[in-house]
Amino acid sequence: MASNIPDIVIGRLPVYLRALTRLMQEGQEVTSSHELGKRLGISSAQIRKDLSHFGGFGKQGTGYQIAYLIEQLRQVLSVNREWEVALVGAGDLGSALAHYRGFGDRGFRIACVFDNSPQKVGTKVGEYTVLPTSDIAKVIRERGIKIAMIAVPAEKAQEVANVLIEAGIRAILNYAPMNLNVPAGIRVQYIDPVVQLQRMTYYLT
Amino acid sequence: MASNIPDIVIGRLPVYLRALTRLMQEGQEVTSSHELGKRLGISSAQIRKDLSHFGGFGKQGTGYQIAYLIEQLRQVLSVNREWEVALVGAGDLGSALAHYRGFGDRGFRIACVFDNSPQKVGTKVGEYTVLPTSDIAKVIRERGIKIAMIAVPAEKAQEVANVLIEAGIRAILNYAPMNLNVPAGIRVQYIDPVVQLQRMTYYLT
DNA sequence: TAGATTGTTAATCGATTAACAATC
DNA sequence: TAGATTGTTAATCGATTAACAATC
Repeated sequence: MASNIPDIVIGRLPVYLRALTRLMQEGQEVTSSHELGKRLGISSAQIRKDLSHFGGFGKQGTGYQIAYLIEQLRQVLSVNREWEVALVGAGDLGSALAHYRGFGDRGFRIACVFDNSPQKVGTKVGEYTVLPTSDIAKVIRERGIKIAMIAVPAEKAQEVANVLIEAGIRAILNYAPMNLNVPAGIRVQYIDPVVQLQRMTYYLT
Repeated sequence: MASNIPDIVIGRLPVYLRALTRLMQEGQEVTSSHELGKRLGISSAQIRKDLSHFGGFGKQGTGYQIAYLIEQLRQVLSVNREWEVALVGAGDLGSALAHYRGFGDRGFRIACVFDNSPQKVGTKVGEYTVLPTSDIAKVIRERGIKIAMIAVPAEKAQEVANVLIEAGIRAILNYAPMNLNVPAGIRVQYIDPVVQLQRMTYYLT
């Protein structure tokens, strides 16, 4: 059931969800496209348009019931469940990710941590015992894991991605500072702080 | 000299730069918009169009001299120099950032690390002695730092941003999972792994 | 020369915004 | 009722792509 909703719209939904969750934490129960837009620096028309792709979640004259809208967005994004995530790389960054408490209440749980260093395999990183990278295929297949995060050096990232995809991974969050080549149908997102910094320095002169 | 070059173009330049640097590391000296596009999953026309905003960097029939194009892009993005970056937050993530070796050769250097925890202030994180957050304004002003990374809990992020901006920071890379309210003219980029993961789960069903 | 690839123009495609009837 | 805000349509705006002359 291929949908024809623009990816750029999908990309904004998690941001809406995050802002709505924050509003709820602040004790608010109802909001409007105008208020949300002001918070996010987005036009209210865009927010209404984006949401309207998935249904009418608001009421004229009133706005949006925050709890209800959160529920609906979680459903649209399929994060009204818990996804197991495989983490490859237990260096500084991988370790920080393994300790991060912010995944749980937003739909994700790190299920296993891999590293290829003999010094690290078998040790504990947070609550996880580090597994050897040679176990990647087996573990991911057995547990049916579909999402992975790559936190290894750039030179190893493509190789790791290949193994992950072969094992059934369908979405990758890549922290290594390089582009991955993946088959059609595999989703990849990138996190590279330097890319984001360089995007800002252009304006600083 | 306000330029009218679309921000979306600026956003792609660091990605081009990263791929070109990789190509150079692989020993290649010349590339084409077609080759680069194939690597990045972008059309060759888009790459040529993007680059043409800043000048003619290639040669018909030949393509682009990689070393030269890298040099030009670094100049366009103002990363042909070293920017000092202030890091606020010395938890797991802040610590991983402080240890990260990947900033130096791409135009950035962490100059100072702040945290508000008395347990951390005065200790070493990597090569940095953690400074109290009460010193933020003073240090940033004295050293003329223009860029900061925020790696504190969401509840503290806005407050930290306010202090940073007041002290003269003009670009913020925010790792806290929340939107910041900043005055016009201040650039903000966000890194929230959960937002990126949620963007992919939409397609996994 | 023949083949390749750029830089650029014009056409196409898609996303954002403005506006407003519907209605709470 | 009067005021507010949605969902949606049509208009505008901007970005991407196709195509090709120029030229290495």
